[in-house]
Amino acid sequence: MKDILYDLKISCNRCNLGDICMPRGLSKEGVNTLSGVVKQKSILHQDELIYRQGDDFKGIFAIQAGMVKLVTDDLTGDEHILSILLPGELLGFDGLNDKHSCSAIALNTVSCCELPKVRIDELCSQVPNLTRELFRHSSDILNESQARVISTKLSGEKKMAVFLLDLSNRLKQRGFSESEFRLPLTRNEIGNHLGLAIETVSRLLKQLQQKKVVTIQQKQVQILDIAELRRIAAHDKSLH
Amino acid sequence: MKDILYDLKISCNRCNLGDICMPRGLSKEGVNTLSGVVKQKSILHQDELIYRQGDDFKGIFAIQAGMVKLVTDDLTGDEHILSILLPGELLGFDGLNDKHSCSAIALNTVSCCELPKVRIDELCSQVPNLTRELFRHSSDILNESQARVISTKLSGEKKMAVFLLDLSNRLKQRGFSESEFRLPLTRNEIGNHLGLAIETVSRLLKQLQQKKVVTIQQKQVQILDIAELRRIAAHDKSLH
DNA sequence: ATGAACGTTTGACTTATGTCAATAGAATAA
DNA sequence: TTATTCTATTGACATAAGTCAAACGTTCAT
Repeated sequence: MKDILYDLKISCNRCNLGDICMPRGLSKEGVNTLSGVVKQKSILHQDELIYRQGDDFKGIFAIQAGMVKLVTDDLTGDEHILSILLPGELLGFDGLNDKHSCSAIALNTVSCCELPKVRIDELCSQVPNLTRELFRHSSDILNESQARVISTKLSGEKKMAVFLLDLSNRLKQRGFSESEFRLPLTRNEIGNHLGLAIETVSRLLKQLQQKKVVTIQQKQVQILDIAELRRIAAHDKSLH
Repeated sequence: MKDILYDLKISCNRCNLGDICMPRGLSKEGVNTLSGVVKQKSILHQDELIYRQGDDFKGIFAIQAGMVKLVTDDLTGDEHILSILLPGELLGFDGLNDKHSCSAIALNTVSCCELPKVRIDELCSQVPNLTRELFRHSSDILNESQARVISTKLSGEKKMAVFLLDLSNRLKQRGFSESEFRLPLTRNEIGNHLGLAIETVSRLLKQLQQKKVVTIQQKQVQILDIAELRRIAAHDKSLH
C-alpha cells in the first residue's frame, strides 16, 4: 500500500522536503547545525496524536508524508478542526506559549521529524537566522488563521471552493498534483472545518460535480475546471 | 475632553502599563535595555494609521491609551476588521514575516510606543528572554485568532455575547471597569467584525437590552447582568 | 459471504440571518 | 438654530443553511 512508509534516517540537508521545511535565509552551516538536533520520529497511524491539547510545548514538527489535522476542544466539549496540514508543512506553533492549544492528529499514515523544544533556545543563539525564520513562520500561520476568519463570512459554496483551492495550491507548491488528490476527511470533518452541516457539505459537493467543476468519489478529489472553481471562490458578494 | 492625551515621556520601567505590555520573564536589566530602545510615539487621532497593510514590518507597538482596529482589505476590496485592541495591548505581530498583513487604525485618540524592527534582532541577542517573550505573544495572538474562528460558528446572539464578554475581560485585566465602557465602533464596524449584517447587530443589541442584560446608548456600553451574558455565550448548541 | 456499524445522500421542512426600503435619530457644519 | 449628512432602527420579505428523518452505500469483522 502507498500509505506504508519506512523509517528512513534523513538529515536536513538531504531531506526530501528540500528547502520547503526550513526555507529562506538559513546558511549551509545553519542547516547542518539544525540537522544535528532534528529528531527523526517514528511513523504514526491514523488517529494517533503527535501532541495533545494541553500538553507542554513539545517542539516544532515537519510532516514528511501524510496529513494531519489540528483540533481544539472548546469549553463545551465540541471539537473544532482548525487546520489540515500537508506533507512538507510545519506544525507545533500553537504551543509556543508553553502549552499546545490544539491536538495534532494523523489523518492517515504520517511520517514526521521533530525539532524538540529544549533545542530551540540554544539553536536560536547558534543559528541567528533561525529565530527570524521561526518568527516568519509564526506570522505566516497567523495570516492563515486570519484568512480563515475572513472566509467564514463567505457562502457555503465559496467556502468549499476556497477550501479546495487552498489544498490544491499548497499541494502544487510541494510538488504534488494540484488537480487530483486524496482528501482523508469524512464529510463530517469537512463540515466541522468549514462550519457547515454535513448535509450541506454533501449537497455542495454534489452541486460542484453537477457543474463539472470537480469530481469526488469517496475521498478522491479531482478538480476538473480550476478556473471555474476560482471564479466561484472569488466572484464577489452576489450569490449566483 | 477625556480623549486628549499629553505627550508623556515614559520609560518602560516606569511605564503606566506596568508589566502588562512586556510581562513575564524579563529581568530588571532586560527591562532597562528595552527601555533604551523603545520609542515614544506621538499621538494619533481617530482614523489615523499606525501602519498600513503591505507596509514593510515596522515594529511592535504598545497602546498606552485609546483603541485600535486591525483591518485587512481582501482581494475583492472588502474590509475586514480582524481585531480590536485595547490600552495595554501589543500590535504589529502581523508583520513579523516582513510585510504587515493588516492596517492598524486608531478608533479614537491613541497614544502608543514603538519597539522598532531594526532593534528587535539586536535586542533579542542581548535580552535572551525577549525572544521567548515575543514567541509567546505571537502564539497568544494565534490562539486568539483561532478562538475567533471557532466563535464564527456560533449564533448571532452568542457571537455578540462572546464579543462583549471578551472586551469586558480584557478591560478588567487592565484595570478598567468590566461593566461599563465606551466602544468606539459603529454598528457597521461591529457587524463587519462579527460577520453579521448591521441590521442584525441592531436587533441583537435591542434584544439584549430587552432582556436587561446590557444597556447600550450610542457607543456607551453597560453590562447589567454579566452572569446572564456568560450564560448566553456558553449555553450549548440549543438556540434559546 | 453476511450482517452490523458507520458514513453519505436525499427530501421535506424550519429558521436564523440577510436584503431591501423606509423612517428616525445623532452628529456636524453653516 | 436649521439644514445636511451620516448612522441606527424597524418592518416586510427572501433565502441559505440547519434540522429531522429515512434510505442508501461502504467498510469491516465475524
